[in-house]
Amino acid sequence: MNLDPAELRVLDAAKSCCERWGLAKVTIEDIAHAAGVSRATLYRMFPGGKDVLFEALRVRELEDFFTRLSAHLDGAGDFEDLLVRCVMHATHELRSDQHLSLMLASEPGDTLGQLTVDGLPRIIRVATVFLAPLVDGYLPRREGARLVELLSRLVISYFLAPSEHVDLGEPDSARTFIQTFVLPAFQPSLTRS
Amino acid sequence: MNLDPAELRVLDAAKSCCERWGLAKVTIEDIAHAAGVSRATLYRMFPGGKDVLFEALRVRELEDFFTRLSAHLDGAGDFEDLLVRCVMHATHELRSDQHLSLMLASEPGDTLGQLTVDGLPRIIRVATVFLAPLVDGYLPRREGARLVELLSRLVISYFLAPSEHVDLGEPDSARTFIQTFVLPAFQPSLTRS
DNA sequence: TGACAATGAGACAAGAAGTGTCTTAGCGTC
DNA sequence: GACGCTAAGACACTTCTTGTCTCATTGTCA
Repeated sequence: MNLDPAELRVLDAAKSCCERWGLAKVTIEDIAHAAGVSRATLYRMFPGGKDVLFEALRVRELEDFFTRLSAHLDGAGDFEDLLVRCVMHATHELRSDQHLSLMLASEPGDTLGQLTVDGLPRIIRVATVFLAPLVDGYLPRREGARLVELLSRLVISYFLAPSEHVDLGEPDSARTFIQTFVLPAFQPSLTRS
Repeated sequence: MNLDPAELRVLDAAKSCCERWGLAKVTIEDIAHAAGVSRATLYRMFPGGKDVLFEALRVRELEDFFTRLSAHLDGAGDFEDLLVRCVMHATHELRSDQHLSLMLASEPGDTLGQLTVDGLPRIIRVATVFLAPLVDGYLPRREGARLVELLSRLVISYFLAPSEHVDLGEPDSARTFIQTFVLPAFQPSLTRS
């Protein structure tokens, strides 16, 4: 996707500047300086400036997230196991994401928007692209998309506001949850167990 | 000195804003908001704005520093012991100062200026005010001032650029250093050991 | 060597943000 | 009810930031 190493440097710089000062305080100049490129070059790479740059950063972060997640799902045995691993590792990723927690602390409004209102459709879209192949063997394409969307919403919700009854980071709790609230809805559509 | 609790709140807010964003990124508005006062009140407390406020913050930090340092020097036995404790605890304070290390990382230029060029005379002045009483019993006032100045310069220099040969944070090293390079210069003026 | 693309440096205008001062209205205290 | 203190916000002013430009420099190919 992004082959240019200079572009990767700029995205890394944007990320670290963001962690250091928060989205609101970072300037294009800060990022250009941190990346060791001139402001002109940065505008050449990301025509449109700050918005486009941070949009690209969010896309990359999201794809990295699901790349790591997919890697964790490779050895899943059956459908249930796949879903349990999925929500567990997604939850763990979210909880251990340094960048995310910094952003949530310094710019709660914008960050929450990216996880719930504005950004959620894209999250679901990317999640579908990455996870659909994995559920393809078990569900028809359309049902798979519905499932991925449901899981995305649930994982994010339980991450943002932990529950007393459910901990999607715990194997037993995650399994019970999947068995109780998720599988029954998709049982009729299952093409194999 | 600063009796008004609101002023202390503002200084604390300025400090924490500074740690979070760095001196360059902080606005008066940030500080006022963090302190829970209006911008108008802040200007009333510190007429002159940002410069005066941060000047006041530096003065307070400096006085706190030497207040803590003085507390560590109370039980000193003799003159040599006093000086050894002094450089040791000053070195420890500097090394463990979270705020200082953040400032050194984010604004090396300004921070170094405050420790060396612009700020050093004040540091020496405050150091003299706080430490002169402690060396008064051993040296004439004028010699005491010379000593405090010398020690201030040395502690800061060894803090900023650690030496291979001397570690003023280590008891033995500090003692040897004091015995070798400091005491001889003031031996002739000693009014008692 | 001479085109070529990519870059850094910096000028520039437009807009946004921050600053410092001021007025006004609200609050509790005496 | 006068007093002092404050939050809120209007204000003109300055500084910073942005996005676009041009131009000189660099390294790469032919």
